[in-house]
Amino acid sequence: MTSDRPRRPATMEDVAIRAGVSRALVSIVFRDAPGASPVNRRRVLAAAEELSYRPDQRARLLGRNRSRTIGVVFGLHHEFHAELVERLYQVTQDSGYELALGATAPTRGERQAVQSLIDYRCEALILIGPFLSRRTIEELARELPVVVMARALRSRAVDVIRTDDVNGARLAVEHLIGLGHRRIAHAHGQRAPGAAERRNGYRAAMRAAGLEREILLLPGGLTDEDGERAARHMLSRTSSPTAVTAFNDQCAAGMLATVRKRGVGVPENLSLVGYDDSRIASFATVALTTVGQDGYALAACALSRAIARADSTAEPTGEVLVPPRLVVRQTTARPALDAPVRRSRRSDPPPASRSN
Amino acid sequence: MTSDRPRRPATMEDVAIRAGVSRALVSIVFRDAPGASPVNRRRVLAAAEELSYRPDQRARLLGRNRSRTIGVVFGLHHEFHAELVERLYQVTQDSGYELALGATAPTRGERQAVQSLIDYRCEALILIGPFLSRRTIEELARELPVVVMARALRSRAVDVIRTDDVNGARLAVEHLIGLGHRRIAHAHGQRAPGAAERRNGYRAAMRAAGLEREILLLPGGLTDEDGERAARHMLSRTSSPTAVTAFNDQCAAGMLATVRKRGVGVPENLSLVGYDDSRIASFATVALTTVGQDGYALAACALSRAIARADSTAEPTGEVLVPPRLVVRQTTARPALDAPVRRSRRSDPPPASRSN
DNA sequence: CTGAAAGCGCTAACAT
DNA sequence: ATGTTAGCGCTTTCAG
Repeated sequence: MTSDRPRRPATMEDVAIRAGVSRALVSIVFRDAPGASPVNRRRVLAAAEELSYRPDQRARLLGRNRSRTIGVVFGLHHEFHAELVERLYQVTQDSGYELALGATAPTRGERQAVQSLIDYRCEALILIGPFLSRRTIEELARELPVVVMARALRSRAVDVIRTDDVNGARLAVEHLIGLGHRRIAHAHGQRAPGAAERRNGYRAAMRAAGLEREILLLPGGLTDEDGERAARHMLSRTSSPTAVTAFNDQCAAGMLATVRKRGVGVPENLSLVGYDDSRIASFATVALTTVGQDGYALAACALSRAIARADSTAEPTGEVLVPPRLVVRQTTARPALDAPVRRSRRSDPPPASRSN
Repeated sequence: MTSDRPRRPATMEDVAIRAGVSRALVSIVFRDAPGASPVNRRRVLAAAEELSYRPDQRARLLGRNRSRTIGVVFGLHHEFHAELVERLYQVTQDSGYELALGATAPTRGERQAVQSLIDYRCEALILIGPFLSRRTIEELARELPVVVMARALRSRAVDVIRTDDVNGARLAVEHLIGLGHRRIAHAHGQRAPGAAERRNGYRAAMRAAGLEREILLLPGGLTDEDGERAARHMLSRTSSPTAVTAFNDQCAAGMLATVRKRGVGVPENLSLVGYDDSRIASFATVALTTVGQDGYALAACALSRAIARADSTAEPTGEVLVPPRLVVRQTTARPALDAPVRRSRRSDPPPASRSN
């Protein structure tokens, strides 16, 4: 029969009785606080084991009047958010803190997620790529420490941890220049978080290489449809670029599919660089050269800031920029032979000669 | 100064004092239990508002000695899990229950997720596509009600809610037959959850249409690489099928990219059906015809089972199958003219004539 | 090193 | 209709 189920979970008292000690002693053992003889410690642990006792978190948190819980607000459908959440779990491991997840989705707003987390009295909030207005975030920050990830936000009230997107875009451009490209366009992300930085990085890198006259901004976006549009826009021009850096992988994938369908070989006739190193980029049929973010570093930073501020009355330290890295796959190559002649200007010239 | 931050959250007592009533009264109002005059009710609400009071969930749960929380274990990186979680949030809305999320990832096992949820004393567990062994799940089910979603599991100890994959596969096949295809292959999912059912559905549908001799199983899998392989396998055969149903969208997308790269037009020369209606299927550059699962129905079912069993000592009702639906996009069409002549056998013939 | 006792912020009888 | 009084399961002093 299944009727052995509703047996109420063992309590600390049960364990104490079984071990023949006081409740306080059990508590001490489970917090592994000092003040319990090795013998008793073992005795307690054994009793707990037999009863398969597990301390009740709610009661714990209530009792010590600190929740030691960090709330994390993330977008359920964002691949990269998932990655960050995973990393956050990792770095939270032995921090003495717990993570509480508040998911966001088209049908579930950020405020809702935030509210439920606050109702559980988490001590700090990590907001991943929030769409909340700066004002709302600052209001929130007056109630509890707030750490914003993956979104630029100029505010002294919160910590901001994000990838150095200006540099990420630069990496992409420099990689292409290193291969010998000069006509390099950027399919930008409009008003998406990070888009402005990546656009600026692109421009800066082009200028730094003396290619300001080649700067070409294509209207892109976050989705593959946006990439499609950008590709059509590009192909309709009289002179196409030989390489494109896209706002993100999705957009790049859209471009990839579109140009290939029209007979433009990638990377033979066009080099393409994405951004994010998301799953789609590593698909064998896509194999996108892209710019990856260091999820682990971002998570470690964010958590340590959150904890620091929960533990003390520390103030926000401002913005932390984590460096991106270039992931070279198979959508970038040297430009076709009929590309404009390279002026010897770059300091790191492309490989001298290769029989392929 | 930010020093107005660490102000401890208002407690029920604070509200009571401010409203000039007893704590119990406040409690009554906030549980909206009967037994408070409209006047006092308003007074309390007003006081709470001014103090921006929010009841402490932990204390609430502890006090009523029921957590009214349902734990949900899901894979952070699974698109479809995210969809289900979102739907679960929706249907939980006014159920009087809360959801607690336990995420799973390569670096965070299911047992870990389950354990943390249990430590919060949630009253039931919804496991989305768990990889836990049947034995482990049954053990778990002796501690608290367990509902398994999106995985077949023959067990009287748990509720199982999943899509009727046999029928889903059948839908795909019948769609293709309706278009006039006869040489229909299936790129199967090996040992993945659901793969056996979809394979069987494919076989059954083929047999039912008198096409048992055309049954062709291609070795596929869950990833686009698997799809690539399946496509290569297919193209290397002397006579290729005119249509393929794939285990999932990923696999279908892999096939799509591969065959197109080799000059096979989709849907002109080959029709392709995916499974899951995941995001990739709706991309404009993919536009995959696919079989969709009814996330909302699955979620509603799962939640109601979980609550029913948490509320009473109800026993598991066994398996609930939710019907899938066909989503027709642009990777399926009538077979090329050189396809084998259709025998007039199907009851629903393809559209009589179309000038295209 | 151990045990008694007072909370933590709430719920839920039970009186009034 | 309102207030009183125990808990819920744990933490944390503070005496023994």
